[in-house]
Amino acid sequence: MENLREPFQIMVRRFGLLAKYCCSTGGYNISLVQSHILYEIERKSGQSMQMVAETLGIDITTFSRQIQTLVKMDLVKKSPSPDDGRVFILTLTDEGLQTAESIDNQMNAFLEDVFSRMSSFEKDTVMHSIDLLNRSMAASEHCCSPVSCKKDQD
Amino acid sequence: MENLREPFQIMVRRFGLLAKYCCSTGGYNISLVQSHILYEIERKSGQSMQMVAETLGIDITTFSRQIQTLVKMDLVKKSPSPDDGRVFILTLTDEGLQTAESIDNQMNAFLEDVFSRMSSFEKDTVMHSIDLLNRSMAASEHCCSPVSCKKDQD
DNA sequence: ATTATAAACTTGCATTATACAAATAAATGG
DNA sequence: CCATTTATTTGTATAATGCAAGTTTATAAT
Repeated sequence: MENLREPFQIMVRRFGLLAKYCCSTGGYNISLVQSHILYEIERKSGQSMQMVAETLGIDITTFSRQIQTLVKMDLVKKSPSPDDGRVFILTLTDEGLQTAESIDNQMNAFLEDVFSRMSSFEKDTVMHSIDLLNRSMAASEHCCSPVSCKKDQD
Repeated sequence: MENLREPFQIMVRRFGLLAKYCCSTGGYNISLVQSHILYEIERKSGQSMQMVAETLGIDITTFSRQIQTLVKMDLVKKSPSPDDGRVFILTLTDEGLQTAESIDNQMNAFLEDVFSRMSSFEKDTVMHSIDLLNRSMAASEHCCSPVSCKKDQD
């Protein structure tokens, strides 16, 4: 079997370290998982607890407590769903949005710096490749999550 | 600022979920960080504690304890360096190597499955892109690690 | 040599994260 | 209306984290 993993592993590691670094920058102090939660809520507002937890592969009980913390920090708002009395809908507060956007900006600034070392053709190739990968990963059965494989690409 | 982050974030998340899943498969039960440690020791055997911890962005005290655990599990061997009485050299035991390889195989099998959904031209393009990214990330100053930026590509 | 400083690693300790089991509460299906 | 399922929370035990302070060895300065 070919060793495809290595370059991925290194890249993912670098990206992860950057994300970790970005969390503890600029006044706020957020853990990496918390930033992942903020990111996902920003990306798609109004999801239920379950949905976000599952998307991120976080155990629902751990997630419940993480959300409690984020609500106390006034970064996340948790409102009962009008449709179903059991579910809670997650959105970002203004401060949460600000925090998420600030992290986003740092990540994007880093990526711009990375891409500034490439020709615009190379950049296009890379972005296209990431896109290709995401599509193929979404299509793969033993894709990712412990819940076997959520094929949502939304 | 352009939103470059999103596709990366999604891809990195998928890869992370897969890695997590691979850890708790096949009899052994390894945490995600432990598998990262095994991976890095396998990738480059004979590094010092400091080196591995720094590469992975793990606090050295946490790392020290993780290694203690892995030594107890008989997956990692920790030997005093002949050159410097302060440092310890990390290698994998046979069982550690087996475990690391098993995880590696699963990861590679997954990647093969992902790539099987592409033409061989697309696959080449993607692998080339990851390589490009890694080079550019390594060249970027505010690259990753808390220790600012280790530019080792080895 | 001797002392001071630094580097590699470990331990103490307090905090936080994790996940299983069990609980609550609301929905849905006979 | 009762049984079952679903969404979320809480109890509890374990593991992970990271700062401060410690030990030991190396290196530099006198």
